[in-house]
Amino acid sequence: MNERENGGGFYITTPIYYVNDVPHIGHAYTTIACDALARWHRTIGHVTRFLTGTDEHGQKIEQTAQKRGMTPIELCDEVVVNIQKLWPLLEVSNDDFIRTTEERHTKVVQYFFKTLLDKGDIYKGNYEGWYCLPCETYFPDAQVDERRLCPDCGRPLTKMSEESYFFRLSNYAEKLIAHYEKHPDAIMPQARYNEVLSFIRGGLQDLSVSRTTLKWGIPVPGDDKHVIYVWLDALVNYISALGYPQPGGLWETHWPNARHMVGKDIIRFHAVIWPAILMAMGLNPPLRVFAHGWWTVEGDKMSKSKGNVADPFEMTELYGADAFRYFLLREVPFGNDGDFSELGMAHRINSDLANDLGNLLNRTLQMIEKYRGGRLPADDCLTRAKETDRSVALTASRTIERMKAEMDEFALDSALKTLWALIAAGNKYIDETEPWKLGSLSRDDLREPEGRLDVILRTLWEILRLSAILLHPFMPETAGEIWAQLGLGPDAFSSEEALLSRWVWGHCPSPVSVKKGEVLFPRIDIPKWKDEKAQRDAGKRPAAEPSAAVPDAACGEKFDEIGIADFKKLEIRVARIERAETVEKSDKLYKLHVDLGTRKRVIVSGIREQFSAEELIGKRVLILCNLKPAKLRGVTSEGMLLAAEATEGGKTTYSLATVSDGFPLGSLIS
RNA sequence: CGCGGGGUGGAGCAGUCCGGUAGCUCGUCGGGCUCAUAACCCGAAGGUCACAGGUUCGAAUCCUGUCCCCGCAACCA
Repeated sequence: MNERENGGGFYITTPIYYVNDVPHIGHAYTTIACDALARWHRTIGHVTRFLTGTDEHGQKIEQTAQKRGMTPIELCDEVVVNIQKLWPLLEVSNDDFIRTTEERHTKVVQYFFKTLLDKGDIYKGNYEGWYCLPCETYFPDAQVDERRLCPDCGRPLTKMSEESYFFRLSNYAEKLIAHYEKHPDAIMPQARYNEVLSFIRGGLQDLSVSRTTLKWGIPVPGDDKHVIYVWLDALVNYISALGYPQPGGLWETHWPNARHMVGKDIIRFHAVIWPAILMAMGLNPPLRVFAHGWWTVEGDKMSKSKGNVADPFEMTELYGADAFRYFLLREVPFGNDGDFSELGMAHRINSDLANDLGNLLNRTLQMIEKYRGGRLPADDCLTRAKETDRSVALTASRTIERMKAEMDEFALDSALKTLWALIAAGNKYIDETEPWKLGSLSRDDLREPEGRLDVILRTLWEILRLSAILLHPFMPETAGEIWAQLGLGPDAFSSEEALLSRWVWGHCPSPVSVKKGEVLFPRIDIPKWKDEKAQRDAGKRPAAEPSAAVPDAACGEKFDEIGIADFKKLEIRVARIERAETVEKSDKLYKLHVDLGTRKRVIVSGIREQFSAEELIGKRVLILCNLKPAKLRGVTSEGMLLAAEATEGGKTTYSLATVSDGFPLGSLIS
């Protein structure tokens, strides 16, 4: 434990999600992980606060809003719901939800800015870079080669300089290094710590924190030409949501306990820039920044264009929030990358949730009902516990201690493994003690010495009661259901407060009657499941095509309607491929020599993975001729080869746009 | 020679830093049990630890080289 930790308080944050994104498995993962941690700390009696929210400024929002004919804030108000409605479905117990467009945030960002400006940690300077006018984008020196062409469009760049405010990040390198050397657990996992430290040791440059090209953002106080750039805006949410800098605000008690959960892509912002800003403000850096890994989906990298983004809404509907939460947190060592596969989830539901956990509850309650009329044996029977019974009780208390240690390390997967070892011990205990043999005897039969069956049933019930408490942070609904079936009031779970810290083996208000209910997790019939999944997938594909504009609109990729005049601008002609050469040092490029009848041209095309040279030669294909020439891997391409592109099961295939053999070369498409 | 990760029983992984009986989960097979969701418990089979050299009494682990896979970057006019 860290000495800066303040009385066991626990403040955890997710990143604020970009409001324009459609929520995917990655958002769900980060948030569920934080939720499990928050619930855990409430359960062990810590003063806990859990924050999530949305990042709502920036160019993308501005552009999308413009396209859709709305103001940026109207767009934000509309799409923030996509994210906000997911959290209740996933049983996320955040205490607050902050939007960077809220006044309680914007005024704090301005306060930060002004304070740092007054202190001299922010100064006005010039931001230099290579600018592409048509693309309206800056490129740093590193991305521009000696030809000085735009990496995006290939047109010439101009050196431009824009007035900008800068944060003196360079002043904080030494302080950051000193801080991290003193607190090696402030960045986790270890590999990220090393990465960040070597990055800082490489030297830090001052950071541009304002833009004049952007309108949709928080204005720089006293200089309306400038808008505060993303990082100084977004990062501040973690403390603006706590009412900083109002005296007596939540920040006074919670800020010293701040932990940030982030994806590995934004570790630098959280472990370098943010702590430096905080230091400049005279505030302490976060206690810990934890970078978790990425998910692939069915073995493929997730991407919108591949259409393989696992949809948390769909997963929750199909399998329930708890099973989805369990799979995400259990499947992969927390901090590592992992693969999300629906079949893998189905297997885990069967083996861990149905066979181990659900079945333990079911068989235990069945025996209490059958042999004791549903009445829980009173706790005094445990005084007659024998070695086997005590040994299980010992396993239980060790489970608590181990899980505490693992949760301190954010090792969520290990904590679940540890809990499942207790569940396995429960199943084994039944087989070893063979309570059904005792159950077939009458209550006062001499062959049932000293109410042996009572001890066993009560011990099992205790294992399950403890398991419910320990499971609750991960699977809140299931834990509540177990609690209820054990005959305990559902109310005990509505307040998580200190449930574990008050827990005592064998201590419970008697008498209790168990209420065996529905099976927690019915087994999934895998062969049947496969059929159903195939049908689901088949159902998705045709539906996806006509409505493609709907999700696309959300990604800002909706096609604009054009007039026939615009189409007439395209010079698409029939050409025959004469030769296909590979382009050096490229994986995908062909240099194609094509014959347009009256003239010949060279076209570069990235289709080498799909077509062999033999397949291409002689084909009559469609070429967009009046496309501005561009250099690819040093070869000038004078047009574009047209082909249909489809992505299915993560694989992209192409079909050339061809015309029938012998059709006149050079013919115009209209 | 762009950067990085990895190749361990059928599958997915741990172990590699700090050499010393190769471990876990799932699957398979056999047995037990019948309180239970064909669940649970026990046991077994199955690995030249990518390959080749080297260091060592001893190498999955250290060194050298080779092959293969996967990310990223580059690139899809």
